[in-house]
Amino acid sequence: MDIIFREKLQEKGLKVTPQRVAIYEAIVKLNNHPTAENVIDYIKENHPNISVGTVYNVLDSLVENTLLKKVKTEKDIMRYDAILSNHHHLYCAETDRIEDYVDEKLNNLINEYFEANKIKNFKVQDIKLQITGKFNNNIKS
Amino acid sequence: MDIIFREKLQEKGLKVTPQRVAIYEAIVKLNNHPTAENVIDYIKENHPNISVGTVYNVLDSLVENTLLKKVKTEKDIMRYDAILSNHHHLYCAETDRIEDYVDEKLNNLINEYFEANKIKNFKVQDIKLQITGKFNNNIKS
DNA sequence: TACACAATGATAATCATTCTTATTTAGGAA
DNA sequence: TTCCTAAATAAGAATGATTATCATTGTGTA
Ligand SMILES: [Mn+2]
Ligand SMILES: [Mn+2]
Ligand SMILES: [Zn+2]
Ligand SMILES: [Zn+2]
Repeated sequence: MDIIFREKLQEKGLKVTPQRVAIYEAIVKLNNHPTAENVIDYIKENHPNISVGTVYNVLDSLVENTLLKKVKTEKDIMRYDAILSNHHHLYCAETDRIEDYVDEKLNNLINEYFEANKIKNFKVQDIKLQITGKFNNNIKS
Repeated sequence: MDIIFREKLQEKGLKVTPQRVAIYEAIVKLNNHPTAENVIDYIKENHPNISVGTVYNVLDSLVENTLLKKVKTEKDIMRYDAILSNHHHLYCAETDRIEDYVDEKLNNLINEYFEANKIKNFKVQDIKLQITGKFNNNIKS
């Protein structure tokens, strides 16, 4: 499971620390784009002495090394995503609810489009759709 | 020019104040997705007594009334956009540079796609592409 | 096992944003 | 035009997510 994560840390030249492992596991387990605070709350049970600054530092360095991604919302709080495969987000500004939107056909459509229509003076690294609107239910699909 | 803006304020039931006009004009003139601080700095010259809280309040209420839009970036600072027509953004995370990306053909493609492929349990209000990458020059096109 | 340096914990500082409250003002009514 | 009142603003304090500082600890390596 997280043997892979440990290996990735080593590849990137980052030391394997219990904090890094715990934080990464928290993001994976929490699963719905948690905030730093969500991570801290979750980790505190098994890891009561973790420091707030450490959580922010670890999150930053994992993003920096592409082991996590940032997820931006309307709110003044950053959220994080352990799913690195190309996917998009459904977002409701009223409730700040986020759900993943995976659609390989759409990804292909967009990739083909930009293959045929290059953007001048810009090298694309990542294209992500922010789909804003309203959910019709309260149940996580 | 901003006669239209004054009319829009009235339509929405918002009073036409010098602050609101100045802030809106600043966003339009600054033109590249300014922050609240950019707006304050710009306005201070002609309007030295404007209050920081007022700028945030006005920006919020203009967004609320769809006279402006928020633009999210990797950074912990909100930016604002006076261009309401459907367009996307080229964004470089390293330099925090943003440029508009207008592409009607792409908009049609995406609209058609979601027309044919409805998202279950979600009513789409807005779809925006966040195109992350690197600019090849320093000149504003 | 020892060492060097990266990482962490504790805590203070930062700073974009929000809140509070007294004062001012836009705009409708008289 | 003048009055009135709710809405808006100015000033400054407070908030809270994030960042910085620095002494201590721990990982990976020799
Ligand atoms: Mn912030
Ligand atoms: Mn904040
Ligand atoms: Zn996601
Ligand atoms: Zn724009």
